[in-house]
Amino acid sequence: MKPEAPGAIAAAVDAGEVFSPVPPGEKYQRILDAAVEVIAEKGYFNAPVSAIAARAGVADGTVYLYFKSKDDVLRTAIDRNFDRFHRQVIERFQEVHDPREQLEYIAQVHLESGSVNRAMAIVMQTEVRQSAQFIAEFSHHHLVKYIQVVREVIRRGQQQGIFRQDISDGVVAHCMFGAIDELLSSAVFTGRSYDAKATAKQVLDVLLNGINRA
Amino acid sequence: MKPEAPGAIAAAVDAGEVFSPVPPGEKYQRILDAAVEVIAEKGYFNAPVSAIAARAGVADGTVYLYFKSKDDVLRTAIDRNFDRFHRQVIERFQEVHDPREQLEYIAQVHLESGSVNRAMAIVMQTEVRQSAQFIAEFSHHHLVKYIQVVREVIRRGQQQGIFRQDISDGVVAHCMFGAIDELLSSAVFTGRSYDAKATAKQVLDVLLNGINRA
Amino acid sequence: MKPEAPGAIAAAVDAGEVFSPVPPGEKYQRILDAAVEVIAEKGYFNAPVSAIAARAGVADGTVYLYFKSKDDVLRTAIDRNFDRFHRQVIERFQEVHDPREQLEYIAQVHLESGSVNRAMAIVMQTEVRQSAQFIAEFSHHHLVKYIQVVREVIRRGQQQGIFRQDISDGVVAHCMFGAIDELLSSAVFTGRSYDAKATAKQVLDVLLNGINRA
Amino acid sequence: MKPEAPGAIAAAVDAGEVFSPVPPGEKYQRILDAAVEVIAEKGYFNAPVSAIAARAGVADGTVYLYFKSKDDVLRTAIDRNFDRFHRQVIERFQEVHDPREQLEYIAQVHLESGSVNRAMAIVMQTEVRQSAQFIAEFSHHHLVKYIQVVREVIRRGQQQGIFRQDISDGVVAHCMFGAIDELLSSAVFTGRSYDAKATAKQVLDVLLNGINRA
DNA sequence: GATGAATGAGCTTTCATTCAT
DNA sequence: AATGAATGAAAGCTCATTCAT
Repeated sequence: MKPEAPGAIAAAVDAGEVFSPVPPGEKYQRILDAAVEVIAEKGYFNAPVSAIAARAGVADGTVYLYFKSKDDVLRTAIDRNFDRFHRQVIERFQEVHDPREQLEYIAQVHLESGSVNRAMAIVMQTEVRQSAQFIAEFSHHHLVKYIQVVREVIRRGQQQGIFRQDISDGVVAHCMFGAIDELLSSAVFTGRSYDAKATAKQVLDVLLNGINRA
Repeated sequence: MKPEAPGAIAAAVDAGEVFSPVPPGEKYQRILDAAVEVIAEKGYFNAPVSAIAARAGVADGTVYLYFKSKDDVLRTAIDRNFDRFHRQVIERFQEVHDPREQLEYIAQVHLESGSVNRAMAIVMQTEVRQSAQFIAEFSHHHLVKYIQVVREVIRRGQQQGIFRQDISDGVVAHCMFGAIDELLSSAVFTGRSYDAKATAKQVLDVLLNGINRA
Repeated sequence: MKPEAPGAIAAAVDAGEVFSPVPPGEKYQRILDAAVEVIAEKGYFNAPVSAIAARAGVADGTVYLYFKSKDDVLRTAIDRNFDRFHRQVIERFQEVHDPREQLEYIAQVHLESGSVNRAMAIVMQTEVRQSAQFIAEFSHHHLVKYIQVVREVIRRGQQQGIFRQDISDGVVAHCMFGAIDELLSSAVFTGRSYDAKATAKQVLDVLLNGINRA
Repeated sequence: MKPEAPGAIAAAVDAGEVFSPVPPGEKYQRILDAAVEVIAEKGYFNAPVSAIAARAGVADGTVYLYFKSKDDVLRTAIDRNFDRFHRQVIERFQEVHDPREQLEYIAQVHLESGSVNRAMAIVMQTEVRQSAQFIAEFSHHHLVKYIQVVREVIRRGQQQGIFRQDISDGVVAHCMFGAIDELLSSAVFTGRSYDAKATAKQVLDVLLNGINRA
């Protein structure tokens, strides 16, 4: 958020992925998609580069023309997914300003990700949390960004007198992320389908009003 | 059996480890502990059995005297941890009957697990969610058990007229588990320490009353 | 395919290797040859893949580029040897029709195998009979084929009134195979060299006329 | 035959195994039997000492109280089997003097070994021929002894004018051993049962009279 | 004599990565 | 740009043998 001028964000939004510094290229994308699919099916460490290449319809060596390493493929896929999420949320915030509606939108987009691309959702659930070593550090960065957005919304709501002031915005933000992510996780792994919008409403109802009988 | 002094057995009895069907044994436990430590540090797939054995102070082959495979070591460690959690909760429920207090106790024990054994908490955060292949299936069983306990408490609260009846106990249960697990995760990975009891109170406050200004 | 000069292919055609369904390839053959040599020297279970690879002048992993497993290497070598034997016999039968001469030819080719490729002969003597588990089942198939060919010759001889009718073709076939194989075995292990043609004649003389003084 | 005085043989025969330099002992024999069974089932290299010990009902370490090594167990079992065979033949030769009957007796005892102890027969078929390295050298010694006995019978028959003089006693001896061993092998592996005496007669008929129509 | 827990060398196999073509 | 054959390090696991009890 900080390093980029608002104009730059707008431009990127308008242009889609065109100005991304990485070479898009047909095969580039095919490798990314294949990697997510294969890793979702077998897990990162059981997904040989050769299997990813085969799924993408390229030679093993070609993967290394587009990516530095196997790590790099997964990292890039996760990065792009987080970025898309983040961009989508920021975009919407330019139209919707009510903190409650903003939180609901975040919940909705988060929950929708399970049906938009199930393989990616599985990867996000399994591989992002994993291996404190090589993924965690960088994916932590994205998590933090998500949490920060939510915290800012909460704080704005508190300033506007909509939300209680006697609660920690950090705790609430983590609770909200965790609650939604767990619902998503449960749905993705059991293969259940659900209505993202309706589920988002339910979660927000609990978060906003609690479960105590009024 | 031989390596333990009778006193140790008595202590184990007191500690509630008695019904475990597996032979404790000095090395058995050392291998389990070492595995959790090494896997927490490097991740399951980057933790060679040789490293686990070295950490436990035994020969590589000795690991296979106590466990069928590398998988089996991790599985056992996770099983035992889940079981301890579950036992602890069930025990307390015999004294505490108020649904709100029960939920708070679950939250507290869940959050405490991060400080009781940080390595284990990391493993639970990283490896349990992972590799849909070989862990997920069995760890899913434990998750389900956790969720079930919470759902039952919610339902009881609804029957007693304490909780709102217009909400899904499943959604609430997943939200609660997710919220707490995310808080724990965040604290464990950033290395922050926190007061489990106080944090549990905060989470329950949000869950019960929501964040809307009354 | 690439490593072979066209001339080599033509030579292979002449040599009757053409119908083999497996990709010949330079390294493929080198690995097979190396495997037979090393296994002849040390026995299958004392011949590490690394030793075979080293003898073939390739990296350990390369063996698995051409063969599914260590088993597969040995199995393939034995298969090819049996097939060559069988093909050679069948071919000759199109010119030679006298049952006695046919048996003599089989004996001769069988005995020649010891001098053509001593390592292979040793492998056939030691490993084929061995390990009821993984070799026996498949090599039994080849043995049966050999025996069948001999039985058919015997039966034809009986029908033509050349051979006695009061003897079991099965017993005679096994006797003949066993007798020749034992002679070969003895020669191979003691390192004695012999004249295959002359020895074949002697064996057939005994088989046809017996050792009783007329 | 040569190194031992007749008296020594007679004494050994009379005394059974009592003066054998190895400690008989109950467990000693149980280990030998168990080894033969397990090795027959799984092959030498797939038969762990622990499995042999378990089958024998003793601890792993106990095997090493009676034998120097795993090799030694197998070697001893094979030795004893060969010796029993040899002793049985020599004994009978003191009553039966006709070369034809002697050969027939050898064939019969050889063929009977399949039904007397199938596991041992399998071991003799699979492991004796194997691994030029550690078994072959010593088992060669026994083979040679067998062949020598047969050769002497043949030569005696030639001297007595019963057998043809224009054939090599060595070739005939190997042929006879090989023929019988192959019949035995075939029967043992296919699990067929047969009449040893009748089969011995058939083999000798072929060997003595040949298969040519008179 | 008897045990069986412990050892650690050694095995087969996989796979990320390179590089000649 | 693209290939895919080749590499070799590294992993999980087995098991003959030892030795303290």
